[in-house]
Amino acid sequence: MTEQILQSFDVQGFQTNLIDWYQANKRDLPWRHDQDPYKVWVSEIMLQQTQVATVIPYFQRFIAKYPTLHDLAYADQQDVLKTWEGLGYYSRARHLQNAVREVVASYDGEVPDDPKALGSLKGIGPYTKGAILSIAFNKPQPAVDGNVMRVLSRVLKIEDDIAQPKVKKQFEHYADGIISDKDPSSFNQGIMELGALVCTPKEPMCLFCPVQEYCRAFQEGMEQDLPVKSKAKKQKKVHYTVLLICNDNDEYLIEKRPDDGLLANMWQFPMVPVDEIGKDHMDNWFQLEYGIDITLSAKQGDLKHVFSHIIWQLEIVTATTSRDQAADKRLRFVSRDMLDEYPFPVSHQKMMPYITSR
DNA sequence: AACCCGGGGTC
DNA sequence: GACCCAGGGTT
Repeated sequence: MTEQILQSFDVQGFQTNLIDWYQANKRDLPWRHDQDPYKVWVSEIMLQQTQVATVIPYFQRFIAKYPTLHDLAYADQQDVLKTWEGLGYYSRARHLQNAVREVVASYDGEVPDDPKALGSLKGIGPYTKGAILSIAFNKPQPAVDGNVMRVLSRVLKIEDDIAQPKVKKQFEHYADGIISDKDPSSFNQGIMELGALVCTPKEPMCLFCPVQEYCRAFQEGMEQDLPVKSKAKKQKKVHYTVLLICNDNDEYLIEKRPDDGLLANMWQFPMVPVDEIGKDHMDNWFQLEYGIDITLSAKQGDLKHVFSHIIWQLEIVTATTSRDQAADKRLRFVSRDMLDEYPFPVSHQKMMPYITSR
């Protein structure tokens, strides 16, 4: 069945038009200045689920701080998370450093160009594997991301739901069938660039498309109806009271989150799950959980933070304590100035305006 | 295959 | 506020 789809498709013509268009129109992006496999790798991890415009400043700061694979391997994880702060999906940073250390330990510091070895590294899935192999090593491996699925669903008129895992595998098969052997790097980057600049989700600019003549969706006037994609389900709401607890030294209590799950190893102000606790017992519950006596002060406001699967409804409350030490290693009293040294998720960066000197 | 992981943008 | 974008890991 898949053979049918590529039958009578002019692979040669498509490749030529796409690659020529890419060479003439590619954006000057920081990770395109050389083919250093390490930099290609970092950029592809950052670009997962993240827009190019968002990634650019992060990539530049990251490479300035960790210019080589070894610099990253020997860095402190907290510093790496701090550099990643605000970019989201922090497991990407932890997996990347884990994988880089593996490359130093097992591959003499050289990024492997073998698909099996590369794909076994933490954080490198089918897409990133193909992207690194094609862009850094010029190997004809498919790299199918959302852009590529959108372009191919239109060009080849594929009406399957791209949200399904098995459908993504089908696209990898098609991509494998049409990728250029001569210039796989430009082909893969070209098809993604096309998806980003021309074959956009809404209102694609078909009149400027270099492969319009090969596009089956365009021929049938249905480019706006593809790809087919089922919708994600709604997020659950969770209520917390966030405590901004200040001691006599004008230090605030922060805690390091667990080393797995949501926002792993990031820091935050203590959060009380009010739905379970109830507001009345908050100070009691806090003493039990944290071993610290507090006096609740005043409500400062409400914040909402939206994740892909959760919505945090946050009530910000100030409190005081006479303590300046905590028994738990994940708890710390920190001065205002020192807060900047810790990696906080964006949700808790929103608290900073409520941090004031006494 | 279903679910868990952030953050940003547009309208 | 509703909607859209988008890979990898784990179970």
